[in-house]
Amino acid sequence: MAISLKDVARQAGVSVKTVSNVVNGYRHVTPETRLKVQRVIDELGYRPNLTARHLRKGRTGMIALAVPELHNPYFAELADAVIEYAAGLDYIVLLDHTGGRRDQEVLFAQGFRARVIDGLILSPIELENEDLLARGGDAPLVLLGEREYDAPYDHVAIDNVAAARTAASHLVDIGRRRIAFIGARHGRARATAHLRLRGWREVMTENGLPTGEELVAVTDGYTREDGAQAVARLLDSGARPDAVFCYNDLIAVGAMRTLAERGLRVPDDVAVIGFDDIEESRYGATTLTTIAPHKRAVARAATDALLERLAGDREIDPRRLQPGFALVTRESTVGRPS
Amino acid sequence: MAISLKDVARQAGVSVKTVSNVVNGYRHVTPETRLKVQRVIDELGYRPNLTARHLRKGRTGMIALAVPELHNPYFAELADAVIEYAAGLDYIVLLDHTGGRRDQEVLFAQGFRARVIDGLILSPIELENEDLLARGGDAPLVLLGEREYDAPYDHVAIDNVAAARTAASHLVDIGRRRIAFIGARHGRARATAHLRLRGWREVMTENGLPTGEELVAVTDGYTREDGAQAVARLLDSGARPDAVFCYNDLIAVGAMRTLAERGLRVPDDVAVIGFDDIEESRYGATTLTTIAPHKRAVARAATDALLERLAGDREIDPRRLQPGFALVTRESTVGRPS
DNA sequence: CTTGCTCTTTACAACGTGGAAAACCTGACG
DNA sequence: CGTCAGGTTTTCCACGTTGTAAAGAGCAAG
Repeated sequence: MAISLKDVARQAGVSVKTVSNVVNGYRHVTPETRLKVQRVIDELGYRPNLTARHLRKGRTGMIALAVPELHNPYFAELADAVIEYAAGLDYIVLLDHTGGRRDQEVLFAQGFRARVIDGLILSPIELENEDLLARGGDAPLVLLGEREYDAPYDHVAIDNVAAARTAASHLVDIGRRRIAFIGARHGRARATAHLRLRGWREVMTENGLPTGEELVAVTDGYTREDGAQAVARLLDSGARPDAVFCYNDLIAVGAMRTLAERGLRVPDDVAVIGFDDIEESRYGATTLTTIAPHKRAVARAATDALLERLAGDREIDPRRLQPGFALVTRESTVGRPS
Repeated sequence: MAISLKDVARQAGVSVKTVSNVVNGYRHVTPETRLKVQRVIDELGYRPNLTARHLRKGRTGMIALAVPELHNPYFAELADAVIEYAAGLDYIVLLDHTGGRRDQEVLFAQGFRARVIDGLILSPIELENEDLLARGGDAPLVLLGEREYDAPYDHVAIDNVAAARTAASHLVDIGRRRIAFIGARHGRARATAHLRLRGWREVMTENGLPTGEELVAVTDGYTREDGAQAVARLLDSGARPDAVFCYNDLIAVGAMRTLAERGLRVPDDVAVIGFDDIEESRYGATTLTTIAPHKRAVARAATDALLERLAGDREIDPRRLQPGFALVTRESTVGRPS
């Protein structure tokens, strides 16, 4: 089978521990011994058994990241960033997806999906506060985006209300008055959708603009299809928005699709704004104005927070980390420069 | 620290092995003993240490999957499918990305990126045949899509020439004559881009249509931006295609973006076809006609092949697996039904 | 009351590694 | 020439688990 320290030791005529010392760069090894052992290592192609090392050390060097859906580009791009950043810190990232289902999120948070890991980063959708309080797992957990909780865990998310205010203000600034809101419904008052809705409502109210029910379309999920259907319902119900504020870019893409089918021009007839700044938003017949969370900063904050817990600071108070965001204006609100 | 078998054994007044037997559902345990032990397990919240189990068994129950880019939706969707399918077989998938860089691909194939795994699935871009022949790793490897190799590894990919022929034929069928090809350049004759180019050329020639250099635009990569630039170059050079055959959907999306900027209508002036059937292709102002590889079948074939090797059939001849594909016609070639 | 059988439980060893501490070597010094 | 200090190498053990083999318990048959 695989070559172990024992095989190298026998071949080199030294003890197992000496080989281990060479492998780990222990100082007190004579150059001759080191050379001799190293030669055998190369010759046999020895590679340390990480499983054994992990068992011995009690650490695996792996962290798990769970997002709702990998095929949501925002999460794919975010996962990319986490993997990249963690790799620089010699951590391997085990990527998982929960489908946004509560049972899967609980399983993940408990450490039942990926079990050979030192810590967890979870981007929850349906997870409840009580799930967190009842959490049995032993590995540190960091929460990402979406919901807000009272449980004692570090939480990384942009300031959703402020970001939504920025987006809504932009629409007002370009002269829109009847601004619809399209977003995922979650009963809980502290879901992200609700935070963004609040930002929208605040700005609308401050500007004396309508926020009636007829301007709000809820969706089941966060997909292009959800966005397409929501706008269709909105238009069918007789609402005549001159702008739509979308919960995220995917919904915005779907919304623009329906607008195109209905013969409405973007942004001339209806301006559209999204959230996430996924790559897709920079292409398409009409590029999409959006709120761009600094994904690298999110990835860094979450990973750093987790690794700090791992380093032993488990007792410090849970923190609330807010990476920055930026408004990126594109054609869907300001039109194409001619 | 964490609860181990030893703790449970002490508390329950039985041997460590008996607890192990209960945990593993060993048959010959009296109901009373089982109950007693199970109670202590629940009470203490014991959970098996998988690292130790892995060390003992020599298997980790994890496989690694490396794709070029996670934020390429095709790969994200494919990864989704692999994770899903493998989970059903009680395997955890460790997801990684290589950036399409040869050094990273080699590192991955050698098992140096993810090292606590039983097997590997790699979707290579730049990897060379010699890299595979010189491969030192011990874990079984399955190759996915893209390139073709002579090395003794299972390989899963659709029939790219046939698929490309299907796509090109479709363009011919709808009456297009000057069909451009936009695709990533790879010097090697057996790169996927070359296979698709061949399919295009065959169909063109068979129909007496031009295949001159002026109709072929090479790109550095596979992104929307690459597609956008390629079409710009094509148009600037004076070519007047009435259709473009794109290496993949991302390139097609970029291509359509440039066409829109130039005031060309799709499909009226220029028809567009892609490859991959990413979700994005079903939205956008103009939906995209594409070749849809059966992603679930790809995921299944690759995972099954790998697990068969793991099960011991390491000596059987390397196989060439070809999941199916389908032409999905949408607006970018046949227009919008009125 | 022994023998032999089955069912249940146990002791032991090992997977590959690294920490702790003991053992070994060499050379300097009294 | 013995002692000690220093670096170097080794021995021993434990991490938590499970396979192997063997011991123990119970019971029916002789």
